[in-house]
Amino acid sequence: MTARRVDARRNEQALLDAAAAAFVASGVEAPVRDIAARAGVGVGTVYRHFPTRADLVVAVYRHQVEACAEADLTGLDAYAALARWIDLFVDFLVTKHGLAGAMRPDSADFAALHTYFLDRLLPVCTRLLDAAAAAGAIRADVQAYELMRGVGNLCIGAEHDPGYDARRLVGLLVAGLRR
Amino acid sequence: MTARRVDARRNEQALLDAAAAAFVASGVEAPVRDIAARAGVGVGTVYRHFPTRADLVVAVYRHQVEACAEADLTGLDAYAALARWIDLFVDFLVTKHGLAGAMRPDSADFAALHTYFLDRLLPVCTRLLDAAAAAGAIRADVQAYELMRGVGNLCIGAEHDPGYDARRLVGLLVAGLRR
DNA sequence: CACGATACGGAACCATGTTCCGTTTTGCAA
DNA sequence: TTGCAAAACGGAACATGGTTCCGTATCGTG
Repeated sequence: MTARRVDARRNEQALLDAAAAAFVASGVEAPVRDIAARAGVGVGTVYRHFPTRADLVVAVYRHQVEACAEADLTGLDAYAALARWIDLFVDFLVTKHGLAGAMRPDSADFAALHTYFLDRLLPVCTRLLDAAAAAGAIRADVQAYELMRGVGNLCIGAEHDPGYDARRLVGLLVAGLRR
Repeated sequence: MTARRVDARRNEQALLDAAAAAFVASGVEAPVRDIAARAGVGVGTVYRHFPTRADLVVAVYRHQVEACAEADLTGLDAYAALARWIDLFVDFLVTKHGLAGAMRPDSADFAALHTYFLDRLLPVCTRLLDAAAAAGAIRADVQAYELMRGVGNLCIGAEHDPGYDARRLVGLLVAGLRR
């Protein structure tokens, strides 16, 4: 169990940086080869550090997902907290080219992404949703999973389309939740 | 301008049938090679009849899209007509594996699909939406394009996922439209 | 029946994710 | 300092999927 070699650590960081840049430039669907080239490494190195493209995506956005999971919602009533949290989630998805699209579960590739997001954020959403339901602010028959999937789906293709405002539609959906 | 050869006509029909079967079996993402094999023709023949995979998809579902565009909504008030029409649209999308996913505009491949759906259905939706807005049943600041995109997105990945009910979420969205 | 137009089949091409393995680099230890 | 085994690397090669190309087969008219 020796420490990792310095070149390995260096390359992993270079890959994270390169991937982040590539995702901004070309969306999360940026080819692995492009990312490897940006980082100045071979594709084999990418796969040694991140077994799958999805794992790389997860690694790049992990801290932002954490931030979303740990958002400060103090001082808000149950409904406002839910609405605010969903806003944060939507902002996150909409600003990452194609992330929402990659998160849908029917794309076999990105299963890891889908899983990670759900593992990390579902408990948070469940708590907020239950609290709002308990407060009588919203109907009680909607599950957090369903809501998150719906919100995620609404964010698909929100960039590059002036005629489509994901935030507004999510607002409509959340409004539909009210009792 | 001679008539088309009989083999050409026969193959086109065989392709439509094969594609329909393949889409039911494996979703709209069924490989072109599979469809060609089912139809007993070579891939070249597929592309001669349908320049692109998306064109084949459009051809297969064209009559169902027509049916949706010409749905009988007589005897319903403005809001009910809108709700009913959206139900029909959702039913259509949800029953076709992956169709909703393929319809999203950020997938360069299926641009033709996206375009066709919009060309054919947007006018219908616009009329229903305007009528409902004029009747004061719903808010007046939502565009048909936005609504259709939202509904389409909500239908993505609705199959194979017992925990996700697209119809219900669309219902929530439409409820959020009410004034 | 001949022949030109039409249509066909499928090998070949390009792009992408992923795997494999011979080569290089690193770091511990003698 | 130097030797060497483990760790890591690079990129060719494989799998899959859309699409193109062109030599060949078929149709239908004269």
